[in-house]
Amino acid sequence: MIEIQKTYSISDLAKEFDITTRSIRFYEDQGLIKPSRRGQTRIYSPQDRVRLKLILRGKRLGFSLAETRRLFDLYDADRSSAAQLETMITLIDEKKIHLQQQMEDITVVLMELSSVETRCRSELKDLT
Amino acid sequence: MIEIQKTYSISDLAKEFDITTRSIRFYEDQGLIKPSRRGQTRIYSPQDRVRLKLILRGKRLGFSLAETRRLFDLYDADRSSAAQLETMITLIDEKKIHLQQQMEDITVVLMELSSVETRCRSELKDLT
DNA sequence: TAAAAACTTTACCTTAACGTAAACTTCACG
DNA sequence: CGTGAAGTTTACGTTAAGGTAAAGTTTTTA
Repeated sequence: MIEIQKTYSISDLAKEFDITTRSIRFYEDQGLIKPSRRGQTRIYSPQDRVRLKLILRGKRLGFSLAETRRLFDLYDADRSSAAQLETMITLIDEKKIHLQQQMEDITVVLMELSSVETRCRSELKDLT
Repeated sequence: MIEIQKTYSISDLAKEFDITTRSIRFYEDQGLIKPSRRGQTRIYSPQDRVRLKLILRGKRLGFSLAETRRLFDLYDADRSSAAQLETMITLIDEKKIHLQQQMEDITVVLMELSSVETRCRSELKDLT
């Protein structure tokens, strides 16, 4: 059985994720994606596409590209030495703490926004 | 009964929140805080302090200063016209949707990190 | 096969959010 | 009373994350 790997052009991905090709090339520049080439032309694999998705998710969470790269490197890392593994666990814990803080912040802000919204709606009703 | 309002110097706040005085002055420049003055010297009220706290929370959530300012303006806004109130509700809803998306992202990433961490710990155990 | 469409590199430009330095004023205190 | 700490303004520098433009190649497609 022959496996056929779907591929994407740079503008396929740009369209799909609604970003510019410039951004995609920039992410490559920063070492976040490494598409293969046919001649000079970049060819993106499904794996590359997943990476891109992860980059964008990271951005939504306020990660810098450098941080996201850090996480990718962690993920790809050499998992043979105990030292490496321990560094990795430490970094993961740091990230987790940060994200939990963010969750709390979001919860609070969401409640506050809802409360302001409720007041707005009631004032709006009183205005009629 | 006489109310005594506690005040803070710029470096009080800088120390408390572990930021530079430069940042605090910059936030003022961008219209996010408006401390009073004694001569040239800035005097911060408890309300100013709260604002600063909110700015920093916004930053943790990935808000730009401009966005945070937007939210402050919303909050302080003239609440007399129906149009104003409707704009406000719309903006609040947008923010809420954005934050909910962020919550989902965080939940997913936290689970993924935990899973990687578990694998790390088990590999670490096998190494001994 | 000619022209349009998509791709490439190189290089300079832009914005946000401060950092840093200079030059000056104003207090607190030993 | 001078001196050091903390405050001020002004202004230029820096970094991240792209935008934009030029100039060239390759690939489609009418």
